[in-house]
Amino acid sequence: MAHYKIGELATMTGCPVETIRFYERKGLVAAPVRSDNNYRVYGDAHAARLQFIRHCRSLDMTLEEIRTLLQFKDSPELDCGEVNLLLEKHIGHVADRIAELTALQDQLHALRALCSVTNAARDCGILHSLTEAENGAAKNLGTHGG
Amino acid sequence: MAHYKIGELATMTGCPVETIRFYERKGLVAAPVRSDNNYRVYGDAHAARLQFIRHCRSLDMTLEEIRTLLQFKDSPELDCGEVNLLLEKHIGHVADRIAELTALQDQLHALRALCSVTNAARDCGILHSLTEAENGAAKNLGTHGG
DNA sequence: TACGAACCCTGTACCAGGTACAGGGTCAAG
DNA sequence: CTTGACCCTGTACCTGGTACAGGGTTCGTA
Repeated sequence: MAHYKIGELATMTGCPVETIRFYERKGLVAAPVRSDNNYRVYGDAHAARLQFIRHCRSLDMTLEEIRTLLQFKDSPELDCGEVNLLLEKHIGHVADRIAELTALQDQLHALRALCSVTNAARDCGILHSLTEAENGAAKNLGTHGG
Repeated sequence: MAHYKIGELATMTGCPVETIRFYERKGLVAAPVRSDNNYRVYGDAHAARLQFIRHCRSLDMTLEEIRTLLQFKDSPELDCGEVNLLLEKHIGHVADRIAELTALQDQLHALRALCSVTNAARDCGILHSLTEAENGAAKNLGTHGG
């Protein structure tokens, strides 16, 4: 049976050693057995689980979301409906964030247009707009409450 | 001359009291004078500066970026070229993040398509894909190194 | 056998950008 | 004269790690 030290697991999965220990502290990865010298000893199951976590992270899921998914992996008889729900929610989060950032991008482009030449800071349209935000000069940049 | 207590400033600017004190600790807002009872006393200049910071934050700038912008506001004789540069960079960050999230969104949509019905978790296409990521089942979901 | 490099261990502090207390002091109204 | 709303400081907590310090162990090699 394959057994790896933490550094080997790190190389295999592309996940830093400290991060593996971090996941263990967080309870995402079970504490592995220890060898005589107190080194952590991992098997292929650990490698697979870590890959799973890293893949989920690469999809920007939170550790809480991943924890939920892992519960389903650990209980294959459960109904996976909640998995779909979780994914839906996560897709929603991402879509929301994209919408936010796109609106932001528009505002930043508008802001940039205000000072394309080099001035003294006192005359910089960008700084003025950021300063006068609520008073009219940059109303067209969007209202964010206030 | 107008003078406000921290709670009044918070109400005026929509910025929580704790956050105002936090900005003071971080050196973004100068420590205001204190009244006899040791309460912070703010004027309109503080309100304006705080608005500026909040507006920049609403544009997702980091406190470091904002610190730089504030230096230009504090030195109106400086050349504002760096302001433009900073804004360009920030626009770049936002564009990068949008691109990342959009790629992510594609992957999540592909993932969702794998399990639209309710199964036992053992048969869930989503969990399988997340598990087999590196081994072929979800190669089309994108490679992220490994 | 000894030495150094490379690995492993635990524990802790640090990063952004706040938030949330605990444990006090102050002030105005009823 | 008490109640409640506000203010103060200081510290811990959040996410998702990263980066040490200060040890122990193992491996290669001379």
